[in-house]
Amino acid sequence: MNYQNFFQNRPTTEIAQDLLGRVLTYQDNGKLLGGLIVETEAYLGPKDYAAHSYNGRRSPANEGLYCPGGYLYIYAQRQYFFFDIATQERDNPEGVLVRAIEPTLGIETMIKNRAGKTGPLITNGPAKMMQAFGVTSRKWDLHPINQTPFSVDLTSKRPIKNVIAAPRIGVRQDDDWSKRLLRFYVAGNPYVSDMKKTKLDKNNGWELTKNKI
DNA sequence: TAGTAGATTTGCT
DNA sequence: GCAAATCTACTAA
Repeated sequence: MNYQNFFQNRPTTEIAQDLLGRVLTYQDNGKLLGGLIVETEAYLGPKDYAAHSYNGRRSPANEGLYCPGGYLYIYAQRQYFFFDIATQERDNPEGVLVRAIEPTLGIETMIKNRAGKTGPLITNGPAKMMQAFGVTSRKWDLHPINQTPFSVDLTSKRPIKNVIAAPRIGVRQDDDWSKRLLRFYVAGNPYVSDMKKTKLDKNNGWELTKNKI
């Protein structure tokens, strides 16, 4: 399995769900930062009203979506950044947004990058995750992921008890597309954005297994 | 816990 | 100029 196979030849919604429970890492000056992906969103090209590529919109700002599967699409909004991975073949502008991870590597460094914030506040949102990694530019936009400090473990995956499909967050809520269930997350995991304390799962939503990743 | 307001950058119209 | 795939702080109950 390589990145191109993983991010092509199947529906983007399936890819988004398959990313849950995998490890996303970022190499920063010899330190390895990262964690388990717990929340993703799918954006489905020209017909998706909430996608940047809606109606075939194309510009230097969203060129990343038009790249082949496995390329990065880094988007800046206000002072924040988003981390997307393009899916499908070139010129088919679909992609997956990684919204949240459960930190497992380099936690101390990520806390520093987040100005001392701890627990779920480190990475329970797209911009927070990028801050925790220390990413403050679009430097890796349009690059294949294997040529960047980012990497996703495609060989193993932590079993999840329940995956929830829900409407996407932060998009206009005035049309049918905004209500479609294109956001996927690990049920009960505290690092999922906007997760309620009362709905937390004892084991963070992971299947109980002998071998921890 | 839910709801609201303000911050502040990028790129398109 | 304006809107945007957000975050934080503050308020009330």
